[in-house]
Amino acid sequence: MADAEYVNIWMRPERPARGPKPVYSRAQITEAAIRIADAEGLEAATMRRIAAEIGAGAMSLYRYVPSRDDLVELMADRVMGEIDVTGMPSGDWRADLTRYADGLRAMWLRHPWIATVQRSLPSFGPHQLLLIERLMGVLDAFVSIDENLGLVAILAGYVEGTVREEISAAEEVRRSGLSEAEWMARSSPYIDQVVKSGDYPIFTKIVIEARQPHLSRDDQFRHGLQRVLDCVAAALAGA
Amino acid sequence: MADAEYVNIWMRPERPARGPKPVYSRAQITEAAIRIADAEGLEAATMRRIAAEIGAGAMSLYRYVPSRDDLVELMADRVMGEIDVTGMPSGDWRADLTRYADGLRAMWLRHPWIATVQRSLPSFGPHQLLLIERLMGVLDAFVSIDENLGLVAILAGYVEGTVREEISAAEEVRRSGLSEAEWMARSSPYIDQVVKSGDYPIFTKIVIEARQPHLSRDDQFRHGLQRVLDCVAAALAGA
DNA sequence: CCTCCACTGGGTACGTTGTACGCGGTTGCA
DNA sequence: TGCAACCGCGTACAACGTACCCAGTGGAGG
Repeated sequence: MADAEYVNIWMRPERPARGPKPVYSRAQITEAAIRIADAEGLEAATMRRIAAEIGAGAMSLYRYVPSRDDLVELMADRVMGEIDVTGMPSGDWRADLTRYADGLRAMWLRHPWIATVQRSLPSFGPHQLLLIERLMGVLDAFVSIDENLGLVAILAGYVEGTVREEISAAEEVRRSGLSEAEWMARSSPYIDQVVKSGDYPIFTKIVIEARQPHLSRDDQFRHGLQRVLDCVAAALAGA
Repeated sequence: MADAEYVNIWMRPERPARGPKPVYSRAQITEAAIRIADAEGLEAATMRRIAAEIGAGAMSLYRYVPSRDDLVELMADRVMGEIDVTGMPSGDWRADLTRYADGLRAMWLRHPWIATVQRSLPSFGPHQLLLIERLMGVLDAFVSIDENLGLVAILAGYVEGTVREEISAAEEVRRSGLSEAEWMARSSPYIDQVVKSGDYPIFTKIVIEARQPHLSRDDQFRHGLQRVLDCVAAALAGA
């Protein structure tokens, strides 16, 4: 029981004191893994593949990262850092929350594999800590911590829910390996069958709506976001 | 190009015409897989393990299910069916949405592995179709399809977001294989270190809040849900 | 009635995964 | 000048999903 076994990645120092200079780095490995996951999905980012990407042997990665799960944690925190929250809170909470929501959505669209990570524990990496600090700071002056957590949950839930939907079709196409046209041709028979059965009138309305040109994704998102922010405003006024 | 290769599980018939009576069934296999996943996590529900659970050989499962991914789809749709939406819409939209939210949350708590599924495509199994039909029916008379989808996204996003948080700690404990007390002892040093650094005052407030006894999870959930429903009410009034 | 073959359960085997272990070389401190 | 701590990485292994093949089985056509 002398030396602690680290439970948490963030407590494990990257570099020890003595010995030869490491050739690679956690950041470099994480970057390579993200690059692969962006292009071919998280399941393509295997240890061997990542190692090959940076020109290392497979087992070399384990000098930098305790396990693949931990590496995924590093990846997740790394992309969290892409969300720009500098200067928050600015005093204009509506602008701040809008900027956060846009940034979160853009990040998810850049890194769709994030949807499949969402592991149980939040893990509180440095980027995520900063994000929490700034984001929760936006409403901190107006409401209690409990209330704040609830409102942020609604906001984040909305963004993640809608962006998941945006991602889904594209990811399914990529997974199947088919072209988009082929995939559409393959999957529509089932939808058609459901629609033709006549048992699902509302679902049918959704399908029809989805198949004709409508508002751009961005506009749809913005519209729903305004609803959520109105909800926040109501909560602030009530408090 | 004569016979179609099915893209979708739901288009593939379970039983062919001739030959000996199958000993097992899709439902039985799905049930066993859910049982294992509930107790030991989705990653424990391997094909061999599931087969052993029902007393079959590993490869026998493939007579019923084309692949493990498809089986997971079956599992997901099966647990969707646990959400009781009979008699919706009842005319009282607030009661309906509350019942749905409670049911969804309870289902997630029973089957925490659902958080790690959330695959890209919704897949539209029979239970999910029914759920969509009933749930979207609740607000169908009051708002447009677009508006309805947006409001439901907010609701579902809130439920999934908060329940994910509820699940996370428990799942992490299970994954680590440690007892809860051991796990707390292992992970708190990191949190303490973050708090003691003094760089994260708001995060510190969250930790303090979380560590003292507070409202029950249920009450917290209900409270936030009321906020979301108020938001829906505002949208209905504005339309 | 027999014959046929589409079906059954399941054993064996292969490719791929994460990663434990150990090697020989390199570096900073005593 | 050692020596212990570190490096990159080759080998090896267990567990995974699943392709392939087999011997049996039972309903349909004669």
